[in-house]
Amino acid sequence: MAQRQLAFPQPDCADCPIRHRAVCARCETDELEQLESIKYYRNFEAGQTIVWAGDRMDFVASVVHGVASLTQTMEDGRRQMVGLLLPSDFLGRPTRESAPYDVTATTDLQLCCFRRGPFKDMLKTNPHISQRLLEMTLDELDAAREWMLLLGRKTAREKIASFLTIIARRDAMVSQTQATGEVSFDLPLTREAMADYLGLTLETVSRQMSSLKKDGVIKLEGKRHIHVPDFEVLLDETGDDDDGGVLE
Amino acid sequence: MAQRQLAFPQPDCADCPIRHRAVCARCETDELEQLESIKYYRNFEAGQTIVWAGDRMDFVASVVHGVASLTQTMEDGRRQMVGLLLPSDFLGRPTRESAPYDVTATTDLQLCCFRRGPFKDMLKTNPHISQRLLEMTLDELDAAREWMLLLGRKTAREKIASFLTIIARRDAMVSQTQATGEVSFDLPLTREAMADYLGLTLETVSRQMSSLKKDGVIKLEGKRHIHVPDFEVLLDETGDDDDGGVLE
DNA sequence: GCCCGACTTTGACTCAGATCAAGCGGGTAA
DNA sequence: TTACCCGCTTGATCTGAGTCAAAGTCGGGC
Repeated sequence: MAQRQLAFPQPDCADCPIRHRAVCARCETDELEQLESIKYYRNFEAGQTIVWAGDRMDFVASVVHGVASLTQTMEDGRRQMVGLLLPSDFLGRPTRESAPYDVTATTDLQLCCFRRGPFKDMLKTNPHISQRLLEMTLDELDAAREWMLLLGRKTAREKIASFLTIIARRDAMVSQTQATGEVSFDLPLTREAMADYLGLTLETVSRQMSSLKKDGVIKLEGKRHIHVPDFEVLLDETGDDDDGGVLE
Repeated sequence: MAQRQLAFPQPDCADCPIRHRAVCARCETDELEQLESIKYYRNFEAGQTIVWAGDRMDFVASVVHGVASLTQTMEDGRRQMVGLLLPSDFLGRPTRESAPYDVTATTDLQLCCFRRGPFKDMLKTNPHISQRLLEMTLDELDAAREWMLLLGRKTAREKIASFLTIIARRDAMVSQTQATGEVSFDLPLTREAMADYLGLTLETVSRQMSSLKKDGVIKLEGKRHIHVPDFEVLLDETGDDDDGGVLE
């Protein structure tokens, strides 16, 4: 793969795009300065592996731009994605020496890294960081449990529809809108990575995408750009409660 | 169901069986006294529902005795267990008003409950509690990710074998031993609850149990008591790395 | 402008686990 | 003692998703 120059600038915390959602969201100016002294940026190209399961990992990080995934692999090659990290998500465990999963950049990616030791020390003394990290970890646990329902009980079609709504919603969140009515977005994953996410084969992913297209639930523009004429129709295909469990 | 009297005593923190593993594990004597003032015990019989998804939940709790489960249900009745709480595990989210899952006692159960508001306040001021809670939440996230691999990629036989090793290991941990060689333990779940845990039907659970029995991997004594002549043989059936991912 | 390789789609066939349907065993209520 | 219920087992059949195989598409490099 040719070495491209990645275009991500290295922002100051003050104008960082994830300033108000990342692990540092609740930090005051002086706390940011402290963080700034142990932080550094790393860029990765789509497809690059960031760490292999079992490798030493002496940093933790926030995703600034792009998408990273956590994947488990069995001895015979079966793979299951167990984490999908979008901008502002946190990577790594302050008290752990080595990575338990493969971490891969699924798109071009920028991480804001903190050296693990100093970060761990800050956690002890800085409640703004430790409380925020707890909150984010609990959110991730909730997401993992939704994901378990998907893996254990949903049909292939429901899995695909659910995945599309997840991406659409996270996309909407970034642009400060609500996913309703007409929606379009880019898929950050190949069909194979979608299969790893959903516990399917890539052929089944492809077939179900075609089926949703045939039924007019989605339109494909290229392989990666999705247009949804009516988001509510897509929601009906997920098998979830109509409202996404928010009200009622 | 006849109202039985549950036999759990109400321990002082000082001689609580989960004193050194629960959310309060790192508290000092004076901090325990503070916790003691907002804590109360509740007992449940096997099968009782503790809260329904969507219900207001104004306490958080530690499991002292017994087993509780978190379950998600789809509109058409498909069910997936998303949490299995054994002694010392933590239940509830300090900042959340209502339960997102059904919580059920799968065996007779004792909870050590804390009123949510006061507990949340203690979290803010007491780093021993908040750090311990973070650590426990991260452990639970790891467990959820193992579970995702199981749900997404393992065969029915591997799922059963994996479940048995999980129970055997947690049992061994309580009795301060290692699960190796000859092992026996009780299943805390019905076949139906196992099916909900594993993303299978109860018929498939039953068939695979029979199959493992026929192959000499396990012996059944009654429906609930499992005897494993050689734990390593059971491990080979899980599809995981031989060593459980601990060393090597 | 064409070629190459990575990614994707589609088809034919198979099979693991679901579904539908009996029947068993042991605890308990009458 | 009998009847019943609940949790469980087993059998027969069906089907959704996996597997194996082939062909299509698109974007970047030369």
